[in-house]
Amino acid sequence: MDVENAPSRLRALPTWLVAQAAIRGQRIVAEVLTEQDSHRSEYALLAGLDEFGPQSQTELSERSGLDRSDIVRWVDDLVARKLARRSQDPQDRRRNVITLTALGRRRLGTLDRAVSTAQQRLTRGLSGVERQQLVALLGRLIEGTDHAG
Amino acid sequence: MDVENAPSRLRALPTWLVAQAAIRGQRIVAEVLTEQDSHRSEYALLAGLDEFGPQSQTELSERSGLDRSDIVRWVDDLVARKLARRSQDPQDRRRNVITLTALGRRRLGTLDRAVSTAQQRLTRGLSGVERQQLVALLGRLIEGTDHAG
DNA sequence: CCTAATAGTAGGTAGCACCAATAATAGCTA
DNA sequence: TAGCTATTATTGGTGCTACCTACTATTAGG
Repeated sequence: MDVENAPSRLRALPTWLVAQAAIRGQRIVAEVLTEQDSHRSEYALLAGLDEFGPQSQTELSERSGLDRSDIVRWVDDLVARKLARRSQDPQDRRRNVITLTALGRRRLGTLDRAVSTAQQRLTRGLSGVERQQLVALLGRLIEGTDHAG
Repeated sequence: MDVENAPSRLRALPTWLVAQAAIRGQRIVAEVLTEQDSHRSEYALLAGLDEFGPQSQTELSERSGLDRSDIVRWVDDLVARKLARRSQDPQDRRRNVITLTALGRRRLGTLDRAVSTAQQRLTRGLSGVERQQLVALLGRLIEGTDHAG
């Protein structure tokens, strides 16, 4: 679809623009990560584990924006690939503590580069400054809708 | 999810931000349009018909960003609600010409107001100027990824 | 006239966000 | 300490959306 042909009503809507941008972003990210035999949910989990250290699946969920029930299945995958370990918390035996492995950390580096090229492709119509502006604006927009939608 | 808790890697990614913003936007729009017993695809089609006049389903598809096969079903719905008419083009009997009815035009006005409140809710963390900036930046971003994603 | 392209349509598929129910465990409080 | 409530992980879903394929009818072009 060519945006120029879209009804001006839609082109003026933040909700529509952001939806269209998301479609393109998801497609591009899926492309580059599939080449690495990976997935954006895995990248999000690895990033969370790297930044915040070993943590429970619920914490992982709150930080990644993924549902708890989906986290279970993605962690299954990470463990199967030996990118993370899952062990029971002895202090609270309900909790699993997920820990990034050395392999997982190396993997994250590889995915960082892939994800970075995806950002370039999505934002190639923008200058560096504009891209920063966009990131700032979207960050504030999301914060403003965190609670009570 | 609280964005502040998200890994900084993700918070810096246009693709991630735009995906999160889209989730919130879709949710808000769905809410206000469901109250009107409508749907964003219907709004998009009505908007396209209003701005560009009677046209084929393929044209409608190119302008709304919806798939041809989905258009069929949404037009079915519009026709059932008497918001649009579907008639065969006598010049090219393969084509259907979709025409907005008076009822459809009135309906569009109602939905305009609902959709507008949704925009306010999504962007309430931004000033008016910032919202304009965001719209401009997203418009350019989408244009830049129209072809060859 | 034959072939290729196009419009509409039917019937899917895969991925994603999200939900409900359950079992195990922890913590609170009467 | 017994009983109630909350929390964690997990299973098995659901509905929505974007997208795809195959088919028919029709048109346009060589």
